[in-house]
This record gives sequence, C-alpha cells and structure tokens, in this order.
Amino acid sequence: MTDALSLHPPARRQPAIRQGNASAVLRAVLAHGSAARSEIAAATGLSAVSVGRQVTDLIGAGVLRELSPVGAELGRPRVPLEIDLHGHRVAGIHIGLHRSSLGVTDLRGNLLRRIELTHDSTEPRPILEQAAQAVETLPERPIGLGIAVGGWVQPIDGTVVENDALGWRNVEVGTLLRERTGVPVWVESNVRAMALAESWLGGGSQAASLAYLFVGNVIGAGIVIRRALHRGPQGAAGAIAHVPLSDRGVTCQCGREGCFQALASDAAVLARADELGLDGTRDLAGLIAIARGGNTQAQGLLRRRARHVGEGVALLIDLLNPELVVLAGSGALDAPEYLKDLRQEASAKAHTDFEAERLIVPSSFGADAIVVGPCGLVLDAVYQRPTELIHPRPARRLSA
Amino acid sequence: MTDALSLHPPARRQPAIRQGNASAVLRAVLAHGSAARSEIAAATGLSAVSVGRQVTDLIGAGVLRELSPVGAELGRPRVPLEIDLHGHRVAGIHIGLHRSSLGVTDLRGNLLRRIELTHDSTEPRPILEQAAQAVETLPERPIGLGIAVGGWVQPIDGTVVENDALGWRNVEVGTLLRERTGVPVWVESNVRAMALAESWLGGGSQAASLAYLFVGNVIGAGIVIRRALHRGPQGAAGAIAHVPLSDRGVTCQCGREGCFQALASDAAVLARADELGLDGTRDLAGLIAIARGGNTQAQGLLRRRARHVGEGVALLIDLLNPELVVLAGSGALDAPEYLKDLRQEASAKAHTDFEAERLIVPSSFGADAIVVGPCGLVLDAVYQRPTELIHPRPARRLSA
DNA sequence: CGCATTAGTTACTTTCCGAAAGTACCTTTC
DNA sequence: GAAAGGTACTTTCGGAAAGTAACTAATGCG
Repeated sequence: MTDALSLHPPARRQPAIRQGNASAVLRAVLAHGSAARSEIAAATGLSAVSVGRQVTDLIGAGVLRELSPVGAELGRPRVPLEIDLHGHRVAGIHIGLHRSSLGVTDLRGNLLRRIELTHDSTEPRPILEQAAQAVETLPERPIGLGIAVGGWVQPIDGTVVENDALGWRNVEVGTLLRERTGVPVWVESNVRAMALAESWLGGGSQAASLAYLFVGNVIGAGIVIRRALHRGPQGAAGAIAHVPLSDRGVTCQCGREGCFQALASDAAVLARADELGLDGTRDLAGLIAIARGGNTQAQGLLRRRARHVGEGVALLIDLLNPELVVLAGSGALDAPEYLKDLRQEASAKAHTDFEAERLIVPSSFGADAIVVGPCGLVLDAVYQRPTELIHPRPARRLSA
Repeated sequence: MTDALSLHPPARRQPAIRQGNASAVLRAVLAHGSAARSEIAAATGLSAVSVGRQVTDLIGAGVLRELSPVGAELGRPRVPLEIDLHGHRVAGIHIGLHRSSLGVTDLRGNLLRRIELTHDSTEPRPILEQAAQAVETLPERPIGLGIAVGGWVQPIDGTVVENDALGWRNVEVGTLLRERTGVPVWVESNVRAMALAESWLGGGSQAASLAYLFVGNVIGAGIVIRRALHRGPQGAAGAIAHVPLSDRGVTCQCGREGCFQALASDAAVLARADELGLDGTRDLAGLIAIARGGNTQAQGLLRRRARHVGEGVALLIDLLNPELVVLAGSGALDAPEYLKDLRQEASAKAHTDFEAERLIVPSSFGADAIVVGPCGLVLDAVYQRPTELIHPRPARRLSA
C-alpha cells in the first residue's frame, strides 16, 4: 500500500487548527506592520476570542509584543501588536567558493549582523566546522539556522547532492550542522532561499506567487507559488540557465547556441568586452565604471545584457504569470540604469500584458540578499508553524 | 486594512478539519482503487474511529460503497470500500468553434456518455442555451457541470474574458449556466481543465505536480502544483505558444521568429507540407496517412514536429521539474510513432536528468480528454471538499 | 469449543473554536 | 464630576471534531 500522505495534504487534527490559526494571526501582524487584536480578527476572519488566545500564546513565546495603547475617537483604545524584534534571533549562512557569509536577523528579517568567513580549502568539513563555530560564538543563540548553497540541494534531509564549484557530492550539510550546533537547520539552494525571503519579507509580501531571477556569474530562477517554494521532485525547478533566447551566435559551455547563461552571465558579458578590446574590464564593476564614464561600447554591452535578461523575464511571465518578478544579482542590481531596457524588452517579448514597473522589481535586499535568503528559510518555518519552533511559555498578560 | 485572507490560507475552523479529513479518506480510496477502513486509517494516519465516521458519512452521501468482505489469512475480514460508480453523475462541456461536446462521467471520471452539439452561430446565448438544454435532457441530473473553453478565462466567477476564435468578450458563462440549469458550474480554460483531470484521474494520480502540454492547432500548457492548478493572477500561466525554440527561419503571426507555435502547430506543419508540394494534406490526418504510406518527406515533417515539441517539453522540465509531463493534441496522440523522437529531443535539450519513458507520457484519455477535462473540474471539487457538493443523508449502516 | 487475531464500533476524554456575557478604558453629555 | 455610551478585550460555557480505551464482530486454528 503506497503512502497517500506524500501525495496529498495530510489529515488534519485539532493541533493543526491551532497552529494554522497562530500562523494566520502572526502573518496578519507581519502584513500590517502592527495590528491590534480586533484588526487581526477582522483580517483573518477569526473570532475576537480566538485571536486573543493566539496572541496570548504568541506573546508568551516571545514572538509578538504589545505596544502602548492607541486611543481612537471613541471607545477603549486598541493595543497594537508587533513582531517582537528583540525576542529571538535567526541565523543564515551562505556558503560560497572562497568565503561564506553569516547573517543574523530578527523575526522580521532585519539584518542585525553580518560576518564574513573566508576559507582557502573547499573541503566540506572545515567549512562547516567554521560555520558552526561562528554560530556558536554569536552572543545570542539563534532559534534556527538556514543554509544556502549553490548547486543541487535536496532540502528534505538537507543534503548537497552536487555542487561543481565546491566539488561537493552528497554532503549531508543539514545533519552535520544540526548535530554540531544543536540548532534546527534548513538547507536550500541559494536562489530558492532568496526567493522565499523575498516572498515573505521583501516586495513579495503582498504576492502569493513570485518568480525570482538571479543573474550573476550563474543564472537561476526560484519559483514561489501559493507562498511555498516549488522545488520539483529532484529539486531542479528553476533551471533557466540554458533555455535558448532569440539571440544567437554565442556557443554555451553546454554545447548549444544562444543559452540564456551564455549570453547574459557576468562571464559572458566580460568575455564579450574582452573581444571588443575594452580595457579595465577585469570584473563587471570595471565594465560598469567604464560605461558610466561614457564608453558607448561598454554601454551597449550592458544594455544588450539587460535586454537578454528581459527576454528571460518574459519567458517566466508567460509561463508562470507570477504576481511579481524579483531580480537579483549583478545583472539587475549593479547597474540599475539599465532596468528600463530590461523592462522594455520583457514587455515587448512577453505575450501577457502587464505594467512593467509594478511587476518587475529589483530585490529589496540588494547585496544582503545572500544572507537574508537563508534566514528566510527559518522565518518561513516560524511564520507557517509558529508553535513548532518556539514553544510558548505559560503566558502571562503583559499590559500594565 | 487590506485583506490577508486572499494572500494566505484562511483561518481554520472545525468544519474545515472535517472536510479535509473526508477529502483525505476519499482520496485514499481513489488512490488505491478500493480500500478497507483499516487500510485508509493506515494510509491517512487518521484513527480508525475517525475513518469510520467519515466513511459512514460518505456512504450516506452516495460517494463510497461497501464491497463484500474479503477474508484475510487471519482475523475478521476487511470490508473494502470503493468510489460509488452508480451514485452520482458529473457533466462537462467543451465549447468549441463549430461544435461543443458534452460528457458525463461517474465519480471516478469514467466517461459514460458523450454527446456532440453542433452550432453554426458563435453567439454565446444560443450556444449556452443549447448546452443547458442538453444537460437538462440527461436522464440523471449531474451534481456539477464543468465548462472548458479556449482563450482567456477568469475562473473565479466563470467569465470568458476573451476568446478570439469565438469572438467572445466578457461572457459570463458561469453565471448564465448556473442560473439556467441550477447546477453548480465551474469554468476553466480547456488546457487547464484537461491538466487537472489528468492529475486526478490519469497518469498523474501518483504525482503531486504535473505539466500538461497541448499541441494542436494552438499550443498551451497547464501547470498543476501540489494538486492544484496554477493559473496566475490574470489566469495567463502556461502561455508557452510563443517561446522561441532553437530552430529559426519561420516567422510567427506575432511577428517574431521561431515561436513554438509557429513551428509546431497543426497549421504550421501543414503549411510546411504545402510548401513542399505534398498532396492530400488538407489536414494532419492526411499527412500522417501519407507518412505511414512511406513518404519520407511527410515522415520528416512529422519527425521534425515531434522534435520541436520535445524541445518545448525540455523547457517545461527545466523550468518546473514536474513529476510528470502529459502530452495531448494531435502533436502527441495522432502519430504516436514519433513519441520516441519527441522524448529523445526532450532528453537531449533538457539539463535535468530523467527517464523519458516514465516522465513524458501521452494523455491517458486520448480523444476523450476534451470532455473528461471539464468533468475533472467538478471532480476536483468533490475530492477536495466532498461534503460541500454532496450533502450526507442521515447515514445508515449498509453492511448486512 | 475456546483462543488468537484482525476489523470495526461505542463510550468517554481532550482540544479546539465561537457566542454570550462580563470587564476595561475611553469620550461625550448633562 | 457622575452617568451614559462605545469600542477593545477577556472569561465562561457549549458544540464539534478527533483521539483513546474498551468493547463487539468475524474469522482460522488447535
């Protein structure tokens, strides 16, 4: 008898209701910045009684906090509630090739601390040991740890199945760090982690579905549908790097012509600059500087890249019709003056109608996306199942 | 205060639990063909008591049926339960250009009756009136009516926003048919309806996510993720017709080169046959006949088309990593001898690894997909919220 | 025929939500 | 300045759902 649980939403018990409603209350506060119990009740459709109970528990758990009452024209003043920004800490680590970045946020995803960890070797053990030590030396113990890595990740058990840059195969990152630190750990591909964070905390906080496109030295997409990541059974969803664009003439490493990545990655743009004999184009920042200095060839290259990215965005829009497209990586953030070209191309190539300024936006985290992303993995768990991660203490009324 | 309900799963009450568990029980039976209460309990994780209660209600509602007990090696024999195939009827209508097709299925989606309705005019009123009359003359009143139409459909209120072939704009199909027949009505784009039916009843019954690709005179995709259709806010998701393939040299109606549809639609293939001066290629069936007769040019055209479709499939696989890709339309079903080429091309172009024979399959409904699809809209509602559509009668034990 | 074994049901408990009623705190009015 | 009225929140209680424990049902085996 095969297991129907894996295919379908599981059977519900009463605790699931409680948790679902705690989540609804928490998300209502998150969405409104701060909200009184009565406002939460209106937003969620729950009764005032039920909201009151949930709030009491969430305050006891250190997730919500009461603010001073705000008098209305008439009647008893409301007591606004906000996410408790001092109660709990969340940690996230992006593991890169030569360095990893550790970030610590509050429950709203505000970045409080960012620590860079450099490593010469790419051996998994030393890197993970370094990461674990960094987490342990934090002044406050985080309630959860999110790990974002490139390559192919199996998020269920937190295994990095394959990462060519680091040369990792089947590294059990989740298990190792969980045992080493004693903190709950989530592991996810870096693009997907950033997509999820953007969906909860960034521009996507009003959108149920979102497509996230990262364009840097590699290109990848993260897909959020109904507030959850879509990974695919192999965790391979979002592999947009090798779709063919309408432009041709460039051969990709994969052997085919006109792949998105072969046209629009940092390396591709720099290689093109090299061909043209442009000086000072070691890295993309150099090329952008030259373009800003007035070099029309460099400007042309960056504009061309923006158009390529725009075409990739058009593809995502037509196929997924997301409520929001969030852009990140050097391709969107380092030279925002080309966003106009990007949006124009996306509008021209897509067959769906949309308002480009509203639909296609750069990441709200900028260069911090890389560490806010993994923290978002933990926050996703907190927002969806608040009582699981944070156990409510025998709550007590806090208002004087 | 904006409404958080639209963005997030709604707050849960007790009736939602009941319904969710009724759905889980029903789906377990559906997945296993037939299952005893004890097996359902094992599959869903629910207690035997709870399963018993749900089953009693579902039998009372005419959804489940007890079979004769089956003796095991030891102990009391199990009483298998199956979906009641004689209890309720479900109707679905595909509205086409010159004719519509009405289908009637049982609760398992077995097609019991198919009626063709021809119409000369494309006026909405007469067509819908004809449809309503056909539904009313059925020997049994269906519990729900699914409508599948081409073009742009707003499923929430059942409005056909735009259908160029029929010349419809903002036709309130759902409201009109609901008022006329008194039967609950669902309206959805035809590709998405078929995708949903395939997900519940066809090859996708074991898959939580599925990509459905229809290739006929038009090309479109339906995306099912976590057992639910992904429509996008504008209902535009799945617009794969105009993505560029690697092949060039054909200009699409949309003005660009190498669009999927310009390369692989029925019309595109026939136009190409015409250019080559092939005789007897009025329609695709003719071309296939000629190819089967040994004409190598015709064979080449069909093989080329299969490869183009394969490339489209590769795109869906890389972007969505679905558990299953289901093919339908003339492009996949009429000449299955080219499936091999299609799969080969998909494997070659996709960067994700997969077993092509298992991942890429033709629709299990064949030519009936067009009417089983809209029935699937109703069945989706039955399986997800069983007690909503079918009210349980004061149930009574049925075993002797 | 008693016994082990499995299937399913009945009786009771626990846990959740919601409605009604009560308390808190503010403004307005006389 | 005390009473009236209005809104925010809490306490009390009843209903609904699932779960546990104990029971009955049906079968095979010695």
